[in-house]
Amino acid sequence: MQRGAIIKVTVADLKTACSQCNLQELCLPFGLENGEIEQLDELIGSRRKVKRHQHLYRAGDHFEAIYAVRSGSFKTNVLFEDGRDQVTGFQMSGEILGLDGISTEHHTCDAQALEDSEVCIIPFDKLEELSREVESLQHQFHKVMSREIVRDHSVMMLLGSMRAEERLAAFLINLSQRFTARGFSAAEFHLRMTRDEIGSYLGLKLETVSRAFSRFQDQGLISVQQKHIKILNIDGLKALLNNQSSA
Amino acid sequence: MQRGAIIKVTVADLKTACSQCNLQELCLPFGLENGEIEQLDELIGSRRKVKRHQHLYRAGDHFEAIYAVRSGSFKTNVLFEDGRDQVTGFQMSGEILGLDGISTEHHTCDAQALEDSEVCIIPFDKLEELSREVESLQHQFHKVMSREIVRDHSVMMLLGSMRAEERLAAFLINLSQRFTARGFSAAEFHLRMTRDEIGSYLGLKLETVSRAFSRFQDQGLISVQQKHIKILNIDGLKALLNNQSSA
DNA sequence: TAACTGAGTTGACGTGGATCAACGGGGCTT
DNA sequence: AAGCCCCGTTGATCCACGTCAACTCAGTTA
Repeated sequence: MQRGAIIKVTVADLKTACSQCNLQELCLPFGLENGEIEQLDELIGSRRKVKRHQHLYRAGDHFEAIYAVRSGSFKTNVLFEDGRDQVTGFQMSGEILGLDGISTEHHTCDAQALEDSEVCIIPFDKLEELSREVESLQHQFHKVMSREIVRDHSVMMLLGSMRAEERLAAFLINLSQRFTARGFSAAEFHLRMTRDEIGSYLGLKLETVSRAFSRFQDQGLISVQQKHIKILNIDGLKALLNNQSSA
Repeated sequence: MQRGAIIKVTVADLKTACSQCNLQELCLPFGLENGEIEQLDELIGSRRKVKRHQHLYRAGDHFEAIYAVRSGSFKTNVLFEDGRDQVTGFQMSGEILGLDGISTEHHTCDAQALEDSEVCIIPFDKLEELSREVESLQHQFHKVMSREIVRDHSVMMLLGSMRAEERLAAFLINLSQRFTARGFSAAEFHLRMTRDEIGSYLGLKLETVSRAFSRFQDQGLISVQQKHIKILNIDGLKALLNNQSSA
């Protein structure tokens, strides 16, 4: 026992464990007490590296685990019979992937790495087991799922009611906020996704995305150089959201 | 104790209880065993009637419970600062409302009855408590949340990648399937929502919805008379979904 | 029964974003 | 260092859907 414990706790393990992870407050352990987080350490058996453009899972794969992004970033997209697809989200560190698979025990979308990335594997049966014991974990998990639903609703609003430039402005503001929460600059960042992927997410064609970027640049709101974005006037971007042209 | 139990079980209560409800297999009790369903009976304290156009809850309301639609139907919509809004879903009997409120402990959308309706009130703290004890309830609740996420993704696909007639066809097919699951006709039904509400949900203007209905009627796919819909050629509608005009 | 009201339909016209096409530039690979 | 390929930008044109407006119809009220 004792010996096993010693062997188990290597330097690599320490870095893996939730209790040692600097993403705690963005991720599943949020709100848990120290002892509880250590229980979580035990259920997160392993990590997995996913190279750029590789899939973490695909639609149809059997569902066994959810994943927490440890480093890098992902996109998820749903596929349609005739070949069309739709990006449903971009996930960055601390965010949870795979919740779509719970309902049918099969994943319903593809998850693909936008850059070399790493995820923590959270076996779902063990998560359910532990969350029956640890009330705060149960509650936090429910909040994570609910947050995903709320996020989806705001994407529906975006796709159903906003014009192209509003959508892009909302997208940039959202990215900026998420980078800030991770300790990166709110004003300057590197897009991990292509114009085509942004377009798919926002329900626009890539040319429209490109034109909107250029327009924002002309207006002095941002500066764009390929994937490098600098936000020059965040209030100007936010103002775009509240002024609909109609009515 | 015994006396209390007798008082509690009135005829009205029996009708309220999950164990006596004919929506079991569409609702939260799905997959539970008899004894477990009786435990669920105890946590569902009461029902609530909601008249047509009344709100079950509004954005900003404190979150305390989720709701199962017992009869009637609802719409949910998110509001935007400038007055725009977006219908995010239509819920019918057996479906669960209010999951959006878990994440922030406040509801993030309005839920409004489309007709005189009734819901079962499921206090959320009690649900979490019981689902720590009853594994199958825990699992079924997670499936319900996951199903909502999957549903939202398919709405994103619809809003982001489909043309107007595809959207409406998908909407009609979806309604038809849900009516079928409830024992109603798959081919003939009454819309509870206005053209404007359908349009908001599908990201279209009401005139576009109306024109698409008329077009479908001209093509012999359906017959429309105000809110009364008869599906004449379901395969024709389905075919509309797979043939995108481009490529 | 008449007038009113809100929902739905239809036509004429305008426009935002899609489509088609050409070109440029950065980062691989060899 | 050269060449290639993918990605992004920009212009010209098109069209699906939005906008505006007139009218009809069903249900409701006086």
